[in-house]
Amino acid sequence: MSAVLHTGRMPESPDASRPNAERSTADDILSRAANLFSQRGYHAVGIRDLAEAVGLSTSTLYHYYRTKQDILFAIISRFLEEYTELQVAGLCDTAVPAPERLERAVAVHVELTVTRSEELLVGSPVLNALSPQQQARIAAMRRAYRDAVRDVIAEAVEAGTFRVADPLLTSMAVLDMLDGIRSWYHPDGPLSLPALTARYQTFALALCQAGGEP
Amino acid sequence: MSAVLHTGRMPESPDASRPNAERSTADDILSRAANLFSQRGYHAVGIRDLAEAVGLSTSTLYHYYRTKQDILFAIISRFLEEYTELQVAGLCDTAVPAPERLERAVAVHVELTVTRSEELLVGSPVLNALSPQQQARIAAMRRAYRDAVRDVIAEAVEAGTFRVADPLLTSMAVLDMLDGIRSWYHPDGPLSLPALTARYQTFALALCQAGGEP
DNA sequence: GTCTATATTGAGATAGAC
DNA sequence: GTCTATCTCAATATAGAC
Repeated sequence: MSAVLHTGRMPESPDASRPNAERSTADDILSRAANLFSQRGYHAVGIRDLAEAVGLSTSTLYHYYRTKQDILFAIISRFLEEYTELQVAGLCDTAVPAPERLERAVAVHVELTVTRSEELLVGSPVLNALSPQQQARIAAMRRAYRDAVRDVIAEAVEAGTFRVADPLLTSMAVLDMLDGIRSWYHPDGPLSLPALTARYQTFALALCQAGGEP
Repeated sequence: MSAVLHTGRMPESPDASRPNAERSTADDILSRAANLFSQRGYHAVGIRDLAEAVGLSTSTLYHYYRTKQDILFAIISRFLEEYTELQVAGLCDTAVPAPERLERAVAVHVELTVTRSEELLVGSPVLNALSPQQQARIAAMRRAYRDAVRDVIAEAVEAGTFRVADPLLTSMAVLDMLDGIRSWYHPDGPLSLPALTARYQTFALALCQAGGEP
């Protein structure tokens, strides 16, 4: 799993089979923009700042992307499409017991939160900067992920492994808890990625065995 | 408790003992600004939009607040000061058993999240728009709150009521889970405030009994 | 305290040559 | 594909009268 997740490969990379292939200029722009946006915030980064960081003129930027908004959308949707597909596939793999599927999803969520935090701009007011259509696409992907978590929980409830009053609400609580990590975790802190992952797997399972009246 | 929380009273209200007292213009500006900022986002709201919403000219706005940034800071800090004080006091009241103190704090957190969501702009990229000094003050209040939650958990662990590997990390998980509510809860949805509160009290207690190696 | 009118800056985006 | 130079407009904030 980690092998796949750590490459940071972009869907439209020129040649994914060559590890050291030159990244395209379009990808380079997205990477630098993700870096700047996550550090200073979308609105605080000007087109000139971005152009300078990439080493191009503003005109050249507009050769690749029609608007600044499109750059933001490209960053978010590229990441989220890959991520949602991966998670939903894992969560629907009925060959694995439901609780273990949830644990694996937590591991992926935590790992991507830590390793690709710059692209993980979901759930924040930055989304307001997108067009309604763009926001709708993001929301749809997010919903697909959440529903997959909800279904896995419901399945384990049916099987008698989990005890929760409301699988949907529980899926919200789990995802909100995981999303929060992004705002405070620092990789060079005292908590290693494996330790963090183990703790949050324990937390997620605890939420799914919290009980309560349906 | 609810009686206090529902008034939405501002610390510097002209006369808090008169329920129908006229609100000052300065307060009116803050309320309207909180409403607009929470709906469209801080950067998307212009000084002109705000002036129009309040029914004043932009000049008059600047008579009350030196900058747009100051308006944002006033909204956040006014709410957070009141809120932090309330929560820390409750969490430190050793006359009440620690687990019950946590439950009460969850109830307050959920209620304020729902009833005053417009002022609850914490933990979002909007804070980037504040000056470093202003951000530091917000962060200090947030930390005081988090530490109080951590201490209550640690106390219950000592007493053998809770079983958690890391009280600080657990406090983060609890608060992140609660903060997430703001992004999806709608008061006119199927879930009432008391029901929501009960569910999240159960969740919080579950996280505090999740166990794990220290 | 409130207004009209305006200064000033910085943003996103474009024209058109090479 | 990339550049230099520039357009255009909206944003925050101010001047100064009433």
